[in-house]
Amino acid sequence: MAVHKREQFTEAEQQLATIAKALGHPARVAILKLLAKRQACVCGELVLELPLSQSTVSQHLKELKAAGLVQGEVDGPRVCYCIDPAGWARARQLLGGLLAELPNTNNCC
Amino acid sequence: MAVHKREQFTEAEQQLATIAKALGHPARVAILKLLAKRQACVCGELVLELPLSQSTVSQHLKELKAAGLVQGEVDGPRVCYCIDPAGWARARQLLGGLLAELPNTNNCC
DNA sequence: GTTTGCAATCGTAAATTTACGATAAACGAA
DNA sequence: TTCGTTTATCGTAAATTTACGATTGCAAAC
Repeated sequence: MAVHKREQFTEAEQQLATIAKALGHPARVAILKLLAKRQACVCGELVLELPLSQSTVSQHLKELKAAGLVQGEVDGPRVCYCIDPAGWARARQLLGGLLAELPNTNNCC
Repeated sequence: MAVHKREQFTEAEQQLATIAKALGHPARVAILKLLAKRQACVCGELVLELPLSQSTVSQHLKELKAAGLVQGEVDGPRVCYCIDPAGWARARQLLGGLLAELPNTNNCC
Protein backbone atom coordinates (compact mmCIF):
# COMPACT_ATOMS: atom_id res chain seq x y z
CA MET A 1 0.00 0.00 0.00
CA ALA A 2 1.05 3.55 -0.44
CA VAL A 3 0.91 4.66 3.17
CA HIS A 4 0.03 3.05 6.45
CA LYS A 5 -2.73 4.76 8.34
CA ARG A 6 -2.62 2.71 11.51
CA GLU A 7 -1.91 5.79 13.59
CA GLN A 8 -5.44 6.94 12.91
CA PHE A 9 -6.95 4.17 14.99
CA THR A 10 -7.07 3.91 18.75
CA GLU A 11 -4.25 2.39 20.72
CA ALA A 12 -6.47 -0.47 21.84
CA GLU A 13 -7.54 -1.21 18.30
CA GLN A 14 -3.96 -1.32 17.15
CA GLN A 15 -2.87 -3.52 20.03
CA LEU A 16 -5.73 -5.92 19.46
CA ALA A 17 -4.96 -6.02 15.76
CA THR A 18 -1.30 -6.74 16.45
CA ILE A 19 -2.17 -9.61 18.74
CA ALA A 20 -4.78 -10.98 16.35
CA LYS A 21 -2.33 -10.75 13.49
CA ALA A 22 0.17 -12.77 15.49
CA LEU A 23 -2.54 -15.40 15.97
CA GLY A 24 -3.39 -15.19 12.28
CA HIS A 25 -1.34 -18.13 11.13
CA PRO A 26 -2.03 -21.78 11.97
CA ALA A 27 1.65 -22.42 12.70
CA ARG A 28 1.66 -19.75 15.38
CA VAL A 29 -1.56 -21.04 16.88
CA ALA A 30 -0.01 -24.50 16.95
CA ILE A 31 3.15 -23.15 18.57
CA LEU A 32 1.17 -21.45 21.33
CA LYS A 33 -0.81 -24.61 21.99
CA LEU A 34 2.37 -26.66 22.15
CA LEU A 35 3.90 -24.17 24.57
CA ALA A 36 0.79 -24.36 26.72
CA LYS A 37 0.67 -28.15 26.71
CA ARG A 38 4.31 -28.87 27.47
CA GLN A 39 6.46 -27.52 30.16
CA ALA A 40 9.49 -28.11 27.98
CA CYS A 41 9.46 -25.63 25.19
CA VAL A 42 12.80 -25.87 23.48
CA CYS A 43 12.90 -24.52 19.97
CA GLY A 44 14.20 -27.77 18.50
CA GLU A 45 11.25 -29.71 19.84
CA LEU A 46 8.87 -27.29 18.20
CA VAL A 47 10.62 -27.84 14.89
CA LEU A 48 10.17 -31.59 15.29
CA GLU A 49 6.45 -31.18 15.98
CA LEU A 50 5.76 -28.79 13.13
CA PRO A 51 5.78 -29.36 9.37
CA LEU A 52 8.11 -26.42 8.84
CA SER A 53 11.82 -25.86 8.58
CA GLN A 54 13.93 -24.64 11.46
CA SER A 55 14.35 -21.18 10.02
CA THR A 56 10.63 -20.79 9.42
CA VAL A 57 9.77 -21.86 12.95
CA SER A 58 12.34 -19.43 14.25
CA GLN A 59 10.74 -16.68 12.21
CA HIS A 60 7.29 -17.48 13.61
CA LEU A 61 8.72 -17.45 17.12
CA LYS A 62 10.22 -14.04 16.42
CA GLU A 63 6.82 -12.70 15.42
CA LEU A 64 5.15 -14.14 18.49
CA LYS A 65 7.88 -12.54 20.56
CA ALA A 66 7.44 -9.21 18.78
CA ALA A 67 3.73 -9.34 19.61
CA GLY A 68 4.65 -9.99 23.23
CA LEU A 69 2.94 -13.36 23.37
CA VAL A 70 6.06 -15.45 23.87
CA GLN A 71 9.40 -15.09 25.55
CA GLY A 72 12.62 -17.00 25.03
CA GLU A 73 15.34 -17.77 27.51
CA VAL A 74 18.78 -18.96 26.53
CA ASP A 75 19.60 -22.27 28.18
CA GLY A 76 23.05 -23.35 27.15
CA PRO A 77 23.08 -24.07 23.44
CA ARG A 78 19.30 -24.22 23.42
CA VAL A 79 16.59 -21.60 23.76
CA CYS A 80 13.62 -22.29 25.97
CA TYR A 81 10.40 -20.62 24.88
CA CYS A 82 7.25 -20.07 26.85
CA ILE A 83 4.11 -17.98 26.94
CA ASP A 84 4.84 -14.43 28.06
CA PRO A 85 2.60 -13.96 31.12
CA ALA A 86 2.25 -10.19 30.82
CA GLY A 87 1.68 -10.22 27.08
CA TRP A 88 -0.79 -13.02 27.28
CA ALA A 89 -2.66 -11.23 30.04
CA ARG A 90 -2.98 -8.23 27.76
CA ALA A 91 -4.14 -10.46 24.92
CA ARG A 92 -6.68 -12.03 27.23
CA GLN A 93 -7.90 -8.61 28.26
CA LEU A 94 -8.26 -7.29 24.71
CA LEU A 95 -9.72 -10.43 23.19
CA GLY A 96 -12.04 -10.90 26.13
CA GLY A 97 -13.10 -7.30 25.79
CA LEU A 98 -13.95 -7.82 22.16
CA LEU A 99 -15.95 -10.93 22.96
CA ALA A 100 -17.85 -8.96 25.57
CA GLU A 101 -18.35 -5.97 23.34
CA LEU A 102 -19.76 -7.96 20.43
CA PRO A 103 -22.55 -9.94 22.02
CA ASN A 104 -23.85 -13.06 20.43
CA THR A 105 -27.05 -11.52 19.19
CA ASN A 106 -28.31 -10.70 15.76
CA ASN A 107 -28.64 -6.95 15.49
CA CYS A 108 -28.96 -7.01 11.72
CA CYS A 109 -31.24 -4.66 9.82
CA MET B 1 6.36 -18.12 -0.07
CA ALA B 2 7.01 -21.06 -2.28
CA VAL B 3 4.22 -23.31 -1.07
CA HIS B 4 1.48 -23.05 1.48
CA LYS B 5 1.51 -25.73 4.10
CA ARG B 6 -1.68 -24.80 5.91
CA GLU B 7 -3.19 -28.17 5.14
CA GLN B 8 -0.76 -29.71 7.60
CA PHE B 9 -2.44 -28.08 10.57
CA THR B 10 -5.69 -29.02 12.23
CA GLU B 11 -9.01 -27.69 11.04
CA ALA B 12 -9.50 -25.79 14.29
CA GLU B 13 -6.07 -24.21 14.05
CA GLN B 14 -6.77 -23.05 10.51
CA GLN B 15 -10.20 -21.69 11.40
CA LEU B 16 -8.85 -19.83 14.40
CA ALA B 17 -6.02 -18.43 12.30
CA THR B 18 -8.46 -17.30 9.62
CA ILE B 19 -10.60 -15.50 12.19
CA ALA B 20 -7.60 -13.98 13.93
CA LYS B 21 -6.22 -12.83 10.60
CA ALA B 22 -9.49 -11.08 9.87
CA LEU B 23 -9.17 -9.32 13.23
CA GLY B 24 -5.54 -8.53 12.45
CA HIS B 25 -6.06 -5.02 11.15
CA PRO B 26 -7.16 -2.04 13.21
CA ALA B 27 -9.61 -0.94 10.54
CA ARG B 28 -11.43 -4.27 10.73
CA VAL B 29 -11.48 -4.18 14.52
CA ALA B 30 -12.92 -0.68 14.29
CA ILE B 31 -15.54 -1.82 11.78
CA LEU B 32 -16.67 -4.65 14.03
CA LYS B 33 -16.93 -2.29 17.00
CA LEU B 34 -18.94 0.18 14.95
CA LEU B 35 -21.26 -2.58 13.81
CA ALA B 36 -21.71 -3.69 17.40
CA LYS B 37 -22.39 -0.19 18.69
CA ARG B 38 -24.87 0.94 16.08
CA GLN B 39 -27.94 -0.73 14.85
CA ALA B 40 -27.61 1.10 11.58
CA CYS B 41 -24.67 -0.33 9.72
CA VAL B 42 -24.78 1.09 6.22
CA CYS B 43 -21.51 0.94 4.34
CA GLY B 44 -21.46 4.66 3.66
CA GLU B 45 -21.66 5.49 7.35
CA LEU B 46 -18.66 3.29 8.01
CA VAL B 47 -16.73 5.18 5.38
CA LEU B 48 -17.58 8.46 7.12
CA GLU B 49 -16.37 7.12 10.45
CA LEU B 50 -13.14 5.65 9.18
CA PRO B 51 -9.98 7.36 7.87
CA LEU B 52 -10.04 5.26 4.72
CA SER B 53 -11.40 5.56 1.24
CA GLN B 54 -14.65 3.98 0.18
CA SER B 55 -12.96 1.29 -1.87
CA THR B 56 -10.64 0.35 0.97
CA VAL B 57 -13.51 0.07 3.44
CA SER B 58 -15.37 -2.08 0.95
CA GLN B 59 -12.33 -4.32 0.67
CA HIS B 60 -12.08 -4.72 4.46
CA LEU B 61 -15.78 -5.55 4.59
CA LYS B 62 -15.22 -8.19 1.94
CA GLU B 63 -12.52 -9.80 4.05
CA LEU B 64 -14.66 -9.75 7.17
CA LYS B 65 -17.41 -11.35 5.11
CA ALA B 66 -15.02 -13.98 3.75
CA ALA B 67 -14.03 -14.84 7.32
CA GLY B 68 -17.72 -15.21 8.17
CA LEU B 69 -17.69 -12.45 10.76
CA VAL B 70 -19.97 -10.05 8.93
CA GLN B 71 -22.90 -10.25 6.59
CA GLY B 72 -24.35 -7.69 4.22
CA GLU B 73 -27.89 -7.21 3.09
CA VAL B 74 -28.85 -5.14 0.09
CA ASP B 75 -31.31 -2.39 1.03
CA GLY B 76 -32.21 -0.42 -2.03
CA PRO B 77 -29.16 1.37 -3.32
CA ARG B 78 -27.42 0.81 0.04
CA VAL B 79 -25.95 -2.26 1.71
CA CYS B 80 -26.62 -2.85 5.38
CA TYR B 81 -23.86 -4.68 7.19
CA CYS B 82 -23.99 -6.44 10.53
CA ILE B 83 -22.21 -9.03 12.62
CA ASP B 84 -22.84 -12.54 11.31
CA PRO B 85 -24.34 -14.32 14.32
CA ALA B 86 -23.19 -17.83 13.32
CA GLY B 87 -19.70 -16.77 12.34
CA TRP B 88 -19.26 -14.69 15.44
CA ALA B 89 -20.44 -17.59 17.58
CA ARG B 90 -17.73 -19.73 16.01
CA ALA B 91 -15.18 -17.01 16.59
CA ARG B 92 -16.30 -16.75 20.19
CA GLN B 93 -15.96 -20.49 20.60
CA LEU B 94 -12.47 -20.69 19.08
CA LEU B 95 -11.07 -17.58 20.74
CA GLY B 96 -12.64 -18.51 24.04
CA GLY B 97 -11.16 -21.97 23.70
CA LEU B 98 -7.72 -20.51 23.17
CA LEU B 99 -8.10 -18.24 26.19
CA ALA B 100 -9.09 -21.26 28.25
CA GLU B 101 -6.34 -23.44 26.87
CA LEU B 102 -3.56 -20.97 27.58
CA PRO B 103 -4.02 -20.15 31.23
CA ASN B 104 -2.65 -16.98 32.67
CA THR B 105 0.21 -18.66 34.49
CA ASN B 106 3.90 -18.57 33.92
CA ASN B 107 5.05 -22.04 32.96
CA CYS B 108 8.42 -20.87 31.75
CA CYS B 109 11.62 -22.86 32.29
C1' DG C 1 41.73 -23.42 20.85
C1' DT C 2 38.77 -26.49 18.13
C1' DT C 3 34.82 -28.86 17.31
C1' DT C 4 29.88 -29.76 17.80
C1' DG C 5 25.08 -28.71 18.04
C1' DC C 6 21.36 -25.50 18.28
C1' DA C 7 19.14 -21.26 17.03
C1' DA C 8 19.09 -16.66 14.76
C1' DT C 9 19.86 -14.14 10.79
C1' DC C 10 20.64 -13.35 5.81
C1' DG C 11 19.36 -13.64 1.13
C1' DT C 12 15.92 -14.74 -1.89
C1' DA C 13 11.52 -15.74 -4.25
C1' DA C 14 6.66 -16.02 -4.53
C1' DA C 15 2.32 -14.84 -2.68
C1' DT C 16 -0.52 -11.87 -0.18
C1' DT C 17 -2.02 -7.55 1.90
C1' DT C 18 -3.06 -2.79 1.90
C1' DA C 19 -4.44 1.30 -0.21
C1' DC C 20 -6.20 4.34 -3.64
C1' DG C 21 -8.43 6.25 -7.82
C1' DA C 22 -11.18 5.03 -11.62
C1' DT C 23 -14.71 2.48 -13.38
C1' DA C 24 -18.71 -0.38 -13.42
C1' DA C 25 -22.96 -2.14 -11.53
C1' DA C 26 -27.33 -1.72 -9.11
C1' DC C 27 -31.09 0.68 -7.41
C1' DG C 28 -34.56 4.31 -6.76
C1' DA C 29 -36.16 8.78 -8.23
C1' DA C 30 -37.27 12.18 -11.52
C1' DT D 1 -35.26 6.46 -19.88
C1' DT D 2 -32.07 9.15 -17.67
C1' DC D 3 -29.92 10.83 -13.60
C1' DG D 4 -27.94 10.67 -9.07
C1' DT D 5 -26.52 7.87 -5.23
C1' DT D 6 -24.34 3.97 -3.30
C1' DT D 7 -21.36 0.09 -3.34
C1' DA D 8 -18.41 -3.41 -5.62
C1' DT D 9 -14.78 -4.38 -8.60
C1' DC D 10 -10.70 -3.42 -11.51
C1' DG D 11 -6.11 -1.93 -12.11
C1' DT D 12 -2.10 -0.69 -9.97
C1' DA D 13 1.76 0.12 -6.76
C1' DA D 14 4.16 -0.50 -2.57
C1' DA D 15 4.77 -3.06 1.53
C1' DT D 16 4.50 -7.15 4.02
C1' DT D 17 4.24 -12.13 4.77
C1' DT D 18 5.65 -16.74 4.18
C1' DA D 19 8.96 -20.13 3.29
C1' DC D 20 13.38 -22.23 2.56
C1' DG D 21 18.42 -23.07 2.22
C1' DA D 22 22.72 -21.20 3.54
C1' DT D 23 25.33 -18.86 6.68
C1' DT D 24 26.53 -16.88 11.01
C1' DG D 25 26.70 -16.72 15.97
C1' DC D 26 26.89 -18.73 20.39
C1' DA D 27 27.60 -21.79 24.18
C1' DA D 28 29.17 -26.12 25.94
C1' DA D 29 32.22 -30.04 25.28
C1' DC D 30 36.37 -31.92 23.99
